[in-house]
Amino acid sequence: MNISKVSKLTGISAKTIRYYESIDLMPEPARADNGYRDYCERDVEILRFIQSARKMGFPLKDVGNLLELWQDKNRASRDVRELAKRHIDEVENRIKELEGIRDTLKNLVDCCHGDDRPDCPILNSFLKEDSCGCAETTE
Amino acid sequence: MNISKVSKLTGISAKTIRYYESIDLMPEPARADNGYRDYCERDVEILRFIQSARKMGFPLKDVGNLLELWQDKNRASRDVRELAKRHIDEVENRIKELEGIRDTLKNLVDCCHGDDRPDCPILNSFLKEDSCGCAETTE
DNA sequence: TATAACATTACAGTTAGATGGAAGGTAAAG
DNA sequence: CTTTACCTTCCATCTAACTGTAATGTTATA
Repeated sequence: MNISKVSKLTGISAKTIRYYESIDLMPEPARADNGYRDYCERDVEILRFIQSARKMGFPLKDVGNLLELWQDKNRASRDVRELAKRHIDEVENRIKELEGIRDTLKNLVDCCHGDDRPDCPILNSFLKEDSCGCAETTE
Repeated sequence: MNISKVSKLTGISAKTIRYYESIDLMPEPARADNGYRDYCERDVEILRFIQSARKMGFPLKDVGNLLELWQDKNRASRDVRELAKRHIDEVENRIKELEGIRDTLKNLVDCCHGDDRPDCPILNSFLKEDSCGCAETTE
């Protein structure tokens, strides 16, 4: 199976597949007589694994750890669970941050008259320490 | 006011303040006789503005637009409002993505026995299209 | 047989937002 | 007067995860 086939199967670009190999995330695949990379089912499986982990927001560094754990037959699932739990914590912290930003911005947008007048509460708020131009934050 | 003073006032590093100037986000400040940057209150205000916008998650490109709008006395607040609303949409999309990831990971962690046994539902799930190792997704 | 569509490597560039460090000038404290 | 702590510019480096490009070789199609 050459690289474009694998690329189509997984949706990962050939460039990126070679990149994963170059950073030792992917094992080196077999080579055909012409020197072309010759992937097997297992390789595709590994790429799908990487893809899933990436979709879950794991950075490549963590994906590497997960791959090692996956390929280590004696791995403790506890390790994977801990890695996942740490990642959940990070995701939740990020969600909270973004929710705070969203709420503040919504307040600001609600307070902004949104017409042709030059005075804008959103911009005014940026001059204040608390970054909110409204008299009260209602939520 | 020299750069370290401004840095202390705003919490933005001198390096970063110079960087903002280098990318034309900050106007060039006055210079003292010795060639040192000599900031005025207005400059500090601009830096605080940048800082607030950054804290709200606006990328520097957008911060530049907001600064222009702020300094344009004839600006329409509508423009700012639209910029903020677009940003809210982006933030909300990102929150939804992260919530999806969090929910899937939580399901996986709940299904993972988390002991020393090598079989791990989290890793197994990465081999599947839908990235969830549980029989049912309950939420 | 020409030509397009693949493959290879190696190296450079991208984005965003800074940060580090060298080489040198200035200022304030002891 | 020396040492330390500033300041300046300029250029390089960092993170993360790719992407682009050039030069070159191979394979499939018209």
